[in-house]
Amino acid sequence: MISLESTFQTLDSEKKKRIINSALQEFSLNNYEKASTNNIVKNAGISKGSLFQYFANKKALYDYLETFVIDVMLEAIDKELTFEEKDLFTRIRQIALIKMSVAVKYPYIIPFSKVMYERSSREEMMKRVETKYPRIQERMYFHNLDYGLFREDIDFKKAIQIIQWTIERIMDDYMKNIFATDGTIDMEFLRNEIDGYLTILKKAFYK
Amino acid sequence: MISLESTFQTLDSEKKKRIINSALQEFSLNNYEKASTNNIVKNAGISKGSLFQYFANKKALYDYLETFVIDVMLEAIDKELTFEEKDLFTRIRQIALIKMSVAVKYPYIIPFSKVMYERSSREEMMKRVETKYPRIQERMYFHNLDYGLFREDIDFKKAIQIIQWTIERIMDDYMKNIFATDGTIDMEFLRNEIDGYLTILKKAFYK
Amino acid sequence: MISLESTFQTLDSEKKKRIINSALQEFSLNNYEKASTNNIVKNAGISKGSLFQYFANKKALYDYLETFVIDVMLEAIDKELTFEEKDLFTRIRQIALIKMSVAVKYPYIIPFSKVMYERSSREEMMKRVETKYPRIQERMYFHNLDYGLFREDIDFKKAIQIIQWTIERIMDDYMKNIFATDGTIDMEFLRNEIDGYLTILKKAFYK
Amino acid sequence: MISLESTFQTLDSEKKKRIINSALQEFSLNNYEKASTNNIVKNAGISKGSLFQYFANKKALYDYLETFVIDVMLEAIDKELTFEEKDLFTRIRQIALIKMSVAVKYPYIIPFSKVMYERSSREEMMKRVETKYPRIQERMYFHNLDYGLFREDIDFKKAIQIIQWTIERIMDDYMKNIFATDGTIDMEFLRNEIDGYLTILKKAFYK
DNA sequence: AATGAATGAGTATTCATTCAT
DNA sequence: CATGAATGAATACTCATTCAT
Repeated sequence: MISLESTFQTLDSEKKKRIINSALQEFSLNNYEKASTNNIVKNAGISKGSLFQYFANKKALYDYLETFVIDVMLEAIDKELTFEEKDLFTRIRQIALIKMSVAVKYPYIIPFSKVMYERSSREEMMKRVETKYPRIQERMYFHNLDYGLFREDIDFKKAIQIIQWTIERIMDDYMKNIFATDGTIDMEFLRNEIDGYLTILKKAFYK
Repeated sequence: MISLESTFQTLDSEKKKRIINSALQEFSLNNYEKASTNNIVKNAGISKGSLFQYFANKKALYDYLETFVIDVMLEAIDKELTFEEKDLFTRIRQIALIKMSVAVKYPYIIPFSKVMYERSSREEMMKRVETKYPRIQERMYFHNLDYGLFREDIDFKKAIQIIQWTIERIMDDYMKNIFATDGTIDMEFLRNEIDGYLTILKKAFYK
Repeated sequence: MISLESTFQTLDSEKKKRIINSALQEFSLNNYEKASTNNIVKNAGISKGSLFQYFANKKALYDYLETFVIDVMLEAIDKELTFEEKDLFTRIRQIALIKMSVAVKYPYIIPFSKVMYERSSREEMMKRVETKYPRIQERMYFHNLDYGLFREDIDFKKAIQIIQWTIERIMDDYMKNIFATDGTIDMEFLRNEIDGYLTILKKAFYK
Repeated sequence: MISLESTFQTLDSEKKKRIINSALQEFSLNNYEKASTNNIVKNAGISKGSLFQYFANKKALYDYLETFVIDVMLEAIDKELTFEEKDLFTRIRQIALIKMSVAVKYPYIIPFSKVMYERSSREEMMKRVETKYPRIQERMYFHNLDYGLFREDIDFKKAIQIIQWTIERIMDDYMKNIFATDGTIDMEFLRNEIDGYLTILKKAFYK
């Protein structure tokens, strides 16, 4: 297998998961420079030397996580999203819940994503995503969706922005809360929270 | 009230300003852990020992800045906000523009605020604000406002959240862009951007 | 005699040569502590584990090289030196040129020798040489030589030292220069350089 | 006092000497890359942080030592050398003994000099010396010396080389021996050793 | 009150050596 | 016999904080 992280990829999946989660956590709680590789190896239960055999240096580890997070998120969306719903709100709800289901396996994937979008610009990340998953944005937010349901007196591009920003904010705040209390993700609660806001926005933006 | 930073408060105001600006800058460009007290004293033109005589430690300096930033912001709002507008959208627009006008005077106050809201949770910060400026949130977003203009089928508390989140997001993204390109704040542009979204939300939420 | 590096000696000679050359180069370009076993196995095209199966540790590999280098040098001298010259200066000149001809074949043997003489003391190395090649020093510098040609008022043991030190210094400086410029050995030039100094010393020390 | 090593220069001289000797020793016994700043601070009895407050990094410390060694040596020569002796052998003997007397205060200054001449080329070092101490080489080896004492059939430039190389070799070998046995410098013995060889060379090269 | 030298635990990274496969 | 992943002590260097002056 040809890969820049070959030694890492040959590890058994449980160990890989431990390392990924430990690193996601450290890079989420601290910023890049302050994130401690010492903490990462300690929490992952591996030796100092091993980490640097898997990844040439801290930057290479961070870069791997960026790619990993994009892949894991978009592959989940690709696989689980039906693209059959014609209603934007249902579509956005589905996407949000798929993201949260990934977060159950990799709890720090959501806060890490935030950090990642802070470091690189959002535009830069979008480019990376589009290169690997062509037209994914368009497929997610436009393919087979009926925008005729929107009120004609409303700029629906701005409306979509508002809907997305609202969902992102709900999830960010929820995840921040989760880690503050060290609780587990309550999908039931989150679904209700999301539905509460989507109901309002649907009433407001649809005819 | 006897301040914990008494020695600092007795300094002549020019020196205080130098120290505050130097620290705001350092904590904005780098995050808390990475911010260097060496850089702060160098840019402020004071000695290492002095800084630690004014503030017990890095954390105390940072905490002082948090309080300072909240005070400067809320005092500007208190002074400049008329509380006579009955329309929520106009009120929120006014608040946003007051914040931006402060940012014109203290450019690093906005990026610092972001860092500050990342570190503590938003709820925690709200509590601090309320303790010092009682009922300020209520006065800003409820006092003398006519909520009868809202559609009856819409939960107006959630609606307010959506409006606030939208404005915050616009401002955050704009400021991130400003400091990435090192440009100056274009109030005209920002006002248009804000108005564009407020127009939609007003149409959507009002009868 | 049963070698401590038995496993290594059973290797086919081409592989042995690859390993020796890789190690000579690494130990010449970097000094002992800084020399990287990683580089050695990479350039030799063998695995990490293999090297430590052939040699107990880095030190054992280095010690083997010392012995190897002494053997290659002295066997060349044994084979090519006639011992028929009665004149010390001619003898010393012959020895120097034989050493340089070996260096043409194994370029890293000369810089390695220098490193080797820096680490152990010259006396220590002499002892090792004498143990394996008994009386070689005496044969090289006394056997069948006519010391009656020396002026009587001169301590000829000290005189020999001066001659040897001079030749060594010429060769050391020349090789340092060669590897600094990555040029090839110019035997013609070297021979002239050596002859220039030997001429003076001969005039000075002989009757 | 304006100096790149200002903090270091303000130290009391005993502490400076401890640090210099510790560093000279470490850089002499190990090569640059392997020389351990940990060992240097341990042997000097200072803290890790202090060393890096005195010198920006390992390289700056090493560079300081180079300059220091040149200065200390040449200033001793400048001060103690009479330049009145017309005899080259006496002159060279004086210089060697001055160097050794400096070595009594800074024992590792001689082996450090060797390392230093290995790293930079001899030509490069000569240029540095000449820039700071103009015509020092010429003054040491030519000013007020009577080369008419040399035999006319001998190239006296080569002769001087031989004399210098001989003295250097005696001193190098002696210092290597000293540090191997951790003894103190026996000036009496050294003087005899040097005189033994100078006597021969004088007989050999003079009319 | 003001200074800045001293401290030492902390940082990322390297590398000879081991050992299970 | 051959492999190369795992180890952890060692490396140079940083930096918030202390404290004698």
